Amino acid sequence: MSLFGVPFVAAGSVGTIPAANISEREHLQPQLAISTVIFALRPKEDGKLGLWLPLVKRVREPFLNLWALPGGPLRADESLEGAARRNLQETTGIEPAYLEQLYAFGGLQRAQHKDVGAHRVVSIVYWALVRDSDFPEDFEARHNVEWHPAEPADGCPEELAFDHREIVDYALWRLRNKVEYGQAGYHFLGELFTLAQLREVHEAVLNKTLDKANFRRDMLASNTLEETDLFQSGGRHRPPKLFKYTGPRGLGSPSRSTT
Amino acid sequence: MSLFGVPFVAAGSVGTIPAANISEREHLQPQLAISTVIFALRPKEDGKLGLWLPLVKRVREPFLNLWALPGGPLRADESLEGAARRNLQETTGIEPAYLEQLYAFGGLQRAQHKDVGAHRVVSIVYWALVRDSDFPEDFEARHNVEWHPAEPADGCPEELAFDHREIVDYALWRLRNKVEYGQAGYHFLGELFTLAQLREVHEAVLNKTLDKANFRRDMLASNTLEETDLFQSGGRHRPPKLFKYTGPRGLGSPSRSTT
DNA sequence: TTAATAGTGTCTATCAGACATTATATC
DNA sequence: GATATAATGTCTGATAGACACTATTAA
Repeated sequence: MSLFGVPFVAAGSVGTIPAANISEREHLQPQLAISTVIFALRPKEDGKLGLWLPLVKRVREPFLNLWALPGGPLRADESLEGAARRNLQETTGIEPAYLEQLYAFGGLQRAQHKDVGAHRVVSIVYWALVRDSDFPEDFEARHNVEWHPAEPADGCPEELAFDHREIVDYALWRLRNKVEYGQAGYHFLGELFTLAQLREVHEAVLNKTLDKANFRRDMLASNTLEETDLFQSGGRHRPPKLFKYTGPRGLGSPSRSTT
Repeated sequence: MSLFGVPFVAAGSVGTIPAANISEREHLQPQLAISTVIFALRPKEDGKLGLWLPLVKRVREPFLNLWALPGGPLRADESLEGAARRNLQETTGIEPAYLEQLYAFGGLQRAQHKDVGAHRVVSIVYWALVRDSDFPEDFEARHNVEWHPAEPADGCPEELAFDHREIVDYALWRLRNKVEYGQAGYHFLGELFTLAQLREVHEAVLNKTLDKANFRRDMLASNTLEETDLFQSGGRHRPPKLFKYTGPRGLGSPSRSTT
């Protein structure tokens, strides 16, 4: 129940029900938890970049030993996004540059399991896009936290705890939409990047190859990139120019203070 | 606190905190409420169609006498969408044909008011698109429920209770996006409609005039409409053909069972 | 010089906005 | 026939996919 001295649980099952309340569980308000789908780009088996996510192994019933999204209860003194950030920090050490609300899941069937009674939990799910610099030094050493491909086709376990498979699929759909409309890809990159790097990100997320020349033309026409006078050297070829992203950042969500 | 025999509250303030828990309020999980932004098309002052929403007058502090979104607490035995539907039925009598989750609002500041202490509530907000047939016979006779233009520019009260003004603005933004991409307009119409009627809906939502011929061309090319062999007679002009919507309906949300 | 990738130019099919024209109903 | 709106046709500029071509670096 405790990892690195900090209590955590996977989304869909909060840790403790106050003893005084167990007998009246049916009449209580549902428990409220926050969890996060974290997307990162890493090389797949075939060497190409693909989408991966860190998952947490369940250490208690229900769904013991299955993989789950990192998550935990919302505290009284923190915002929804604040809870997502704190929980990510505690369970995975990640401090994402990009974090946005995905959806609130609260169906009656979602936490049911064959041999454990239903346990009503409403999860407000966030999604994050992270790059290597968002990870702590000791990430790979953490127990019960492991990388998994985002799609079963690439070797992700078919079965995740609770309804987390469906949540990840929905997050993938949202991610692809955002990238297609040019509002998300750069979050996987550092401040400076080449157009080839940005294209590789888009190709990995959309899972298809894009025309080099057309991609360049469209990105430059979008007015969201700014040319720098820096070049990336080191390759055995003409050094590419480095660009910055200058477009809008948080578009598509309500303001910070109310969420 | 009770309207038509059924207890209800406006989103952002649930009715009762169990007595045993008041002293430990700070340590409790935040209260969970559901509320709904209901959009309907009605003639504006200038005669043109515009967006309106039914609001509920606050009958208690905080925000006494201000207008608020209909809403109430989530019960233990109902889904999020189920709670939204029940609450709409109880407060306004409306049974919307279209209902979708909008966003979860849970910032710490959102319920604060000058002379009342903060009262932490997380609201999961739904939005509905309704037409005349979704309304009960007695709608206009209801106390404390009134129509308001969705935009302050059209005469909506500037100040709504809690953070509901911001919520409505976000719902408007989402609605315009959905209509622009052709996935929502038909929810304001009955099963059969003319292209002119569909165009009027789009014009009202987007608040701009659209070219008749281009609109027709684009809608027919979208493969989401089916021509019938029926015509609408009665006008003093050539009778227009009636169409049905046959495109996808619930696109863009996770499946029903988990929400 | 060669390999490798950066970066440019251009052809074409498709699409969106603007607007002219024809069709068919009621009065 | 007058009027009003339905329905069709067409011109034009912008955009997206395909792909050929030139540029510049390191080895």
